Amino acid sequence: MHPVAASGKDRALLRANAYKSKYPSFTAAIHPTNICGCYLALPAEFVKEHLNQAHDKAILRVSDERTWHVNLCKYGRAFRLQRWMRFVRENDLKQKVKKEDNVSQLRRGRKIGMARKSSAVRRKPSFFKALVGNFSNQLQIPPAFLVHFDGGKVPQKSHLWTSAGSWPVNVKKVDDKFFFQKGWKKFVHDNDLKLCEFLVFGCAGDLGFYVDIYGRNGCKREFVTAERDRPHEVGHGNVIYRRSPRHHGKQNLPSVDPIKYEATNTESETSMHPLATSTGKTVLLQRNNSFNSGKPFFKVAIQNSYICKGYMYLPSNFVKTHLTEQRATVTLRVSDGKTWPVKLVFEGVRGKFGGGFRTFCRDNNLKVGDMCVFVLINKIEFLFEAVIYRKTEASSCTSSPGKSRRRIN
DNA sequence: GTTGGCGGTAATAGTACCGC
DNA sequence: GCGGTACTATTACCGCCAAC
Repeated sequence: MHPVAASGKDRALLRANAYKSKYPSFTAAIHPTNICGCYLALPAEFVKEHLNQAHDKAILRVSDERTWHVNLCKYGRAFRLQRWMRFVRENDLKQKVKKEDNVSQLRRGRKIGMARKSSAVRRKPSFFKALVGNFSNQLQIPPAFLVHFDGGKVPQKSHLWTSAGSWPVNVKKVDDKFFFQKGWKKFVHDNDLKLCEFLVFGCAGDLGFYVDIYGRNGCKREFVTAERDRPHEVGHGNVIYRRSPRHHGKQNLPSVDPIKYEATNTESETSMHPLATSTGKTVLLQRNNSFNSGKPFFKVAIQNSYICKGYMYLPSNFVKTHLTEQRATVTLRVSDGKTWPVKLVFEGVRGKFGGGFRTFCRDNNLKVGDMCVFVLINKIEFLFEAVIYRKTEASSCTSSPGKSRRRIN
């Protein structure tokens, strides 16, 4: 996608229309609404012809290979590309729009610039590789897979895609065998690939390969990019908070260091936790004010502002000690297993539950005065077990919360 | 120093309207 | 009737300030 620096709309349109791609494409003249309204209307014709309506996510890629995750939504009869303000800002579309219309080329995704996530396995053809031996320097492409390259011609430069981003990689021929070489090492490093893990490579045409990573525990790894506009991507199982490699140095994001991946069995770990199964026990523990789960926790009395404003401050000691990672999404889980993704927002040294907390309060019918215990079950996944004590139910078994400083840590 | 409250702003989601 | 644009309500985020 190339921002066009022509002197007027017509010239820009002319140049955009002259753009030839072997992939489906459309031309969009950026309108102020696209900036003010924060979305881009997609031509219905293009949507009808090329976009499966099941698609709700897309990736925009520009010529220097930076990528942006956006949403595809349908409103009434119109289709929109949403959550694209980061793309607008970082490609400086706003200023140019004010002076003269811009034209961007949007190229359709599944095969090129936009790619649905989490569907690598469905893409054919594909192959798998188990990480054994000396895999960290290079990885061989199965010879039988080479027939899937156009005319048997293997591209020398390719890309490896995960839901966390993409990595350029060179394909080198050695003794009639083809290997991922230059760039592979970085892919291994950035994704913290370990011996005996398992990769599924799905062919994505000229884009390269979509890669699904399966840990030693047999579960697929999910990635969570710690960005402001990706609120609903915390999964369960193997989750890594990671910034896309394409974001390095490009985006004005808070520093987020990759968390080392550990193949833990989350389910067994959490299911053994007393809070997960024994509400009565926790009530008793709380009554004695000697709550000791063996895992970090804090207690809080729900206040009006938590429900109205949709955020809740966390005890600073808890944040300092246990939440060293900045700006992440946490998962709040209640005893029946239901979960809510909630933004963990940092304001200087303190942190608070932000986006999604209102929903959590609403769904759990939290009222002012209700007590909640948040137990940090899994530091890797930022998974909290939330145990709720209703004000009405708990009056006999919990001490009445004071007006101030109601957290007991 | 910590915490909660509040106001301002940006972004998102949804609907209404207009022109072809 | 359809597609695109304009408008609006809601939500999320940020930062300041006062109370404790």
